[in-house]
Amino acid sequence: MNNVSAAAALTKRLRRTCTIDEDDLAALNALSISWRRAKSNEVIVRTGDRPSHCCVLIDGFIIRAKNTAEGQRQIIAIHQPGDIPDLQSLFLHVLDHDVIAAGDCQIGFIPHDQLRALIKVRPNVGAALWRDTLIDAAIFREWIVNVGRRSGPSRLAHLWLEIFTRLQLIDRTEGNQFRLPLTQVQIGEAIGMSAVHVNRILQAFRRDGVLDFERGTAYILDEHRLRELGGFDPLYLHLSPAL
Amino acid sequence: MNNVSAAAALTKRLRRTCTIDEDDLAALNALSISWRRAKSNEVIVRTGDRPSHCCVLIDGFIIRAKNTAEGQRQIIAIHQPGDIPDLQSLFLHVLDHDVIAAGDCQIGFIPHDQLRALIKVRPNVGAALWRDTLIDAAIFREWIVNVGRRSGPSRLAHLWLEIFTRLQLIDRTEGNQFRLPLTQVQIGEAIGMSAVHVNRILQAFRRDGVLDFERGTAYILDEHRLRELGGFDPLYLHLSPAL
DNA sequence: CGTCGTATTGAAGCGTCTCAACGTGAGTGG
DNA sequence: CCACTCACGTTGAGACGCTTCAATACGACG
Repeated sequence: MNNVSAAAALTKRLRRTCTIDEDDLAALNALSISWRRAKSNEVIVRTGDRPSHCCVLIDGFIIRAKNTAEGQRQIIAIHQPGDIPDLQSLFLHVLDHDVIAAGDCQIGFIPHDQLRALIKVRPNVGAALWRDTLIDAAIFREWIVNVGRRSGPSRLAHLWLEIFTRLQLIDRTEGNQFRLPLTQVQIGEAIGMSAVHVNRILQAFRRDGVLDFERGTAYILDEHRLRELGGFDPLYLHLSPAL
Repeated sequence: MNNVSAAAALTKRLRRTCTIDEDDLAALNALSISWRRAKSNEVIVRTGDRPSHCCVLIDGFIIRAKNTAEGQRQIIAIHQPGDIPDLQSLFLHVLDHDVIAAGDCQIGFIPHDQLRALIKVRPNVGAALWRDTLIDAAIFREWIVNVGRRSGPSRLAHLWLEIFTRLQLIDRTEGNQFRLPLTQVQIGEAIGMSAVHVNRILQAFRRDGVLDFERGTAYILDEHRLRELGGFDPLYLHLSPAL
């Protein structure tokens, strides 16, 4: 894993949303992207920070979380390889949430000024990045619906399908299972429920052969049933750039 | 209210986030923005639509909402004059939620191609618009926390302060009160609660002199207490573009 | 003056939380 | 290699916040 791979992760991601020509590619490869490993639960960027870099997730998972005044934590996003969790910091200079490694991961860092220069010279790369932040926002919207209106089981079903669908895009699923290095506490923080109740929901799903989760591996056992339960419609993921 | 006012609303909004020079201003005034009135509860753009325009809210309120498979509605945003609720449609071509008039309002429509041309010629306007969509996303994140982790009273307190704070920016508050043309049902849909419970929370707040709400007018009675209750920290609104 | 959307009230039920105890497995140091 | 620790998962019991249903009151409007 080196500079080339970090740029490659970024390039691969951009290819999903826009047409990259040779000039774009040259500009992307000219970026000096440093990278490092992060250990599980390491806080990569913190609320209040003013980062001078954006981070590209090369491998592993990153979560974003906010804390209430009472100290409760809500996970607001679960990121996968190729994502740029703090791309917003390019224009919103103070971070309003934490960016945390979920499981060990590898992260590339692109200096803001280089990214800004890239956007200036290659406007279609800028448009692709803008689009990326808009999809981010679309997922936030769906999460509001998830925690605001769905029952516990529905929330979990929906989360499972969202992550599964997004992981399939980048070829990180194995059949009906995928790695998800979270604890039941963290799953609860993502769907706005207590860990105890997450546990009971998981057991019910396990018993009924709908989904499973064990030591960082998630299983889709009955995809059709899950879709019903979660009311999952992938429209909000805006998977096809053409549409 | 005419074309000039619609462009003026947009210009005013942009001035809050970036420095507009004469060339920008000329380009903005050259936009041909049509406008119309919309009646309360009118659906302006619908899930699945592929709009060819973005709408600028000139006067009144607009809400955005999503429906679950079971037919429950969750309001995901409450927009104020100057906002561009469907700016995302510039890059995400299919709308994943409804855009609805909350109370009568006036809306300007900017054709996508004109907006795209503007962004191309005036990159700093593009950056300001991008920033706008990022603040939108920041508010979504806070709403996830609101419905995911806070109690009913906290949610309402937080919502009140968010709207109040944003309305103050555009001078649409009168002392400690502001217009909010929603029903208790809609407030419930915004904070993820039943209308019945919203009613009971409102009564408790009314009795305790914390906040009030009556026929489309909201009152902040004890701002300090509200801040405590809602755990409100305006950081996420990114009010100062410099920061 | 009737109608309809909205607000209010009461009562019953249940989904979820909290607290507290216990089990389990991986990692660590003696 | 065992004992200890610690994080995580599991279980039970009780409490409560919120929902649902249903009835009633109110107020704007044609």
